[in-house]
Amino acid sequence: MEKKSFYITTPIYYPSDKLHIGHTYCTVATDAIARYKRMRGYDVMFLTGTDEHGQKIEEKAKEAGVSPQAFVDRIVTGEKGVKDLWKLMNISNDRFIRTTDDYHVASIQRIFRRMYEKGDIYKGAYKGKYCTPCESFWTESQLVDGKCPDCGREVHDAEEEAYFFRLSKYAKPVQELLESGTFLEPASRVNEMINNFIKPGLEDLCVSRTSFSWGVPVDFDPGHVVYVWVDALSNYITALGYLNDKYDDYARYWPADVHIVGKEIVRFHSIIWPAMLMSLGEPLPKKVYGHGWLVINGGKMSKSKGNVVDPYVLADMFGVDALRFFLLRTFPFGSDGNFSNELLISTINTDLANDLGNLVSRTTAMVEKYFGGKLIAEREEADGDAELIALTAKVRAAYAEQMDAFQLHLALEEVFSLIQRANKYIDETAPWVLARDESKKPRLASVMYNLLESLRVALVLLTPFMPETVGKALSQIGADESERSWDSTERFGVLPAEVQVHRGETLFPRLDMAKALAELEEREKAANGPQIKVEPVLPEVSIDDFARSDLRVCKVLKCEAVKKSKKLLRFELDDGTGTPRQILSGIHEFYEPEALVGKTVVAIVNLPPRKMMGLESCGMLLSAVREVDGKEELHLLMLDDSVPAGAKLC
RNA sequence: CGCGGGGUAGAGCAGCUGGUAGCUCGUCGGGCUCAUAACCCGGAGGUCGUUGGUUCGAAUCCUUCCCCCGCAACCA
Repeated sequence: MEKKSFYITTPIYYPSDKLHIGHTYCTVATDAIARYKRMRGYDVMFLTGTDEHGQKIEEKAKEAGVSPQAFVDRIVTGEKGVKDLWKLMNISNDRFIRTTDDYHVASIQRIFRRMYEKGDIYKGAYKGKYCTPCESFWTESQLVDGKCPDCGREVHDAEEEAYFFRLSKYAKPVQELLESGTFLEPASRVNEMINNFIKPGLEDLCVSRTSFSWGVPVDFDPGHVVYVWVDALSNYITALGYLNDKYDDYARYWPADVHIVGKEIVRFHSIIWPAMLMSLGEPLPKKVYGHGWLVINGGKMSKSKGNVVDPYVLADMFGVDALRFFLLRTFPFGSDGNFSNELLISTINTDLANDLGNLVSRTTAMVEKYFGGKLIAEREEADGDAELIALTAKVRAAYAEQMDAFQLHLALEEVFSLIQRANKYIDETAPWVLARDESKKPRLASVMYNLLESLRVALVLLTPFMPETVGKALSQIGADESERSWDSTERFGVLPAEVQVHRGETLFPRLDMAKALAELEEREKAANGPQIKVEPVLPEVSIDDFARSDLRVCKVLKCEAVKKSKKLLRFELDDGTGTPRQILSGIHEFYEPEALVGKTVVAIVNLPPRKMMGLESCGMLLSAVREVDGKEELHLLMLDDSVPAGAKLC
């Protein structure tokens, strides 16, 4: 029998900055669902990725002085980048799409063309407020006091040629889709969409831009790049091979079973995306699930507030599984949750250390102490047992129901009700009393076995959330591979009668709140400290290669800013030849020209002359450069003033 | 009147197809001693943001106002 497929996606994240705990939350949740579905026997495709085009990245790259591709490469594949983070968090995605991937770019051009040929994309004019110095378009609502939000200067009406998608044409079917049932969840988001966007009337959507170039070019109209919507949303199908040869899974996985998205992009996924698919004549995803946000002290997490939580620090300190668990156990998946370090620590202590970890520990300890680690086969059932066994079955069913509804926190609550009941069962049966009487050994064995079995079921249910640690715990209670499957939890009494336990390391050490908070603060400080990037050492060159560069000591005779240039300074230098040498150097952000006159500097003087801003630069001044926190730091090389002009460096 | 969410014990939340409030943490007291000073039982603590109303009866329905948060064409 062919397995039923299950296609689940996260949003593709925008790599203009390092990802934070919010992105981690979303991806971890999606991962837990994907792992659960795999456990249930589905043929799962789990996709995540990055949305790498757009003006903001183009600008950021420019600021950093690198190409947009180099910029996103660093954030996505670089050290502690997006891919590293998902590896660290043990994310089990089957595929990772980057919108800069060749196959995606090619698909987007075909998709764009297809919609154009159908008449759903047409050429029009994008009207807005334009700030000439910033070369930026703004909408009326983005303006601050009617001025450019970036520079505060006057803006004026302007328009640029652009392509539009006939979103308005699909308003009705989209509304019907939203109202028809379970397409968009939680249901509360449906009203928000209809009241906010459908009712006021859907306007056609601008889907191309000419004001920046970092994007997928419209192949039949040079100068235009595809604007975010078509590029980003389509990732869900291009990653399956839609209109490309890279993959061939479209028939197998599309339509998606669920797109997990943050609440702020629900609009795009529940309105624009279905409309696009309608235009393409493709099936619609079965569900869009808009999860809530992690907020801090009731407010949004943001760079400017300086309250962005770094998942690396938390995972390092508390462990990946503990962090995954905390995120999914504590916050209702559909609504916002208030994140705090105190809550994190207390959740780890209460649920993981005290309840779960300690239950594993006390159970295995007793089997070792009373039975030398291996249970005897004799049994003696008693009244209290049935309740625990019944609860195990009930929890398993309730868990499945909650997981299928993506109510991850409720599913975990079910599991912990079983763990708590098992702890209580120990108190009720008082094994340490039974152990004193040799004739009660069979009864004691029953108690231990029931504990191990409840624990086994609970652990299997926790596997999607904490794959690593749960594996260790299952080994401790003596469960082999076949006793860790979903199907194996259907029956109580799967472990061998003479099961062998292996008491091991403490799974979740209890944390001292005050100490942990202090250490966390320290680590956060360290992590946020200056990130100094050291340039890698270049490959070897010969002494002759080096000797071809003519480095000379020069005295600064004159130095002034170049008109109309932000960065350039014009130098007149005494290079010892008697003829002043003119060099332009882009260091105005670091030095004021007056401060440099009379200084002793070093220049390479045998470079070919080069024109900059209409002036000729004969050589280049040497500076010491490094990168701190992604920002360039520059020190012009200056020598002791006793060093004479014209001296050659060798 | 732009839209949406929320205001319930010290903290974080559930309850909201109406019947005098629950959960977790914390706190106080007790039990147990297998276990990661963990586990089990019990107590204290709330006029359910505010005003008026519907009803035999409202945290739960309608209304007034106040406060917090988010969204308002690319921050999960």
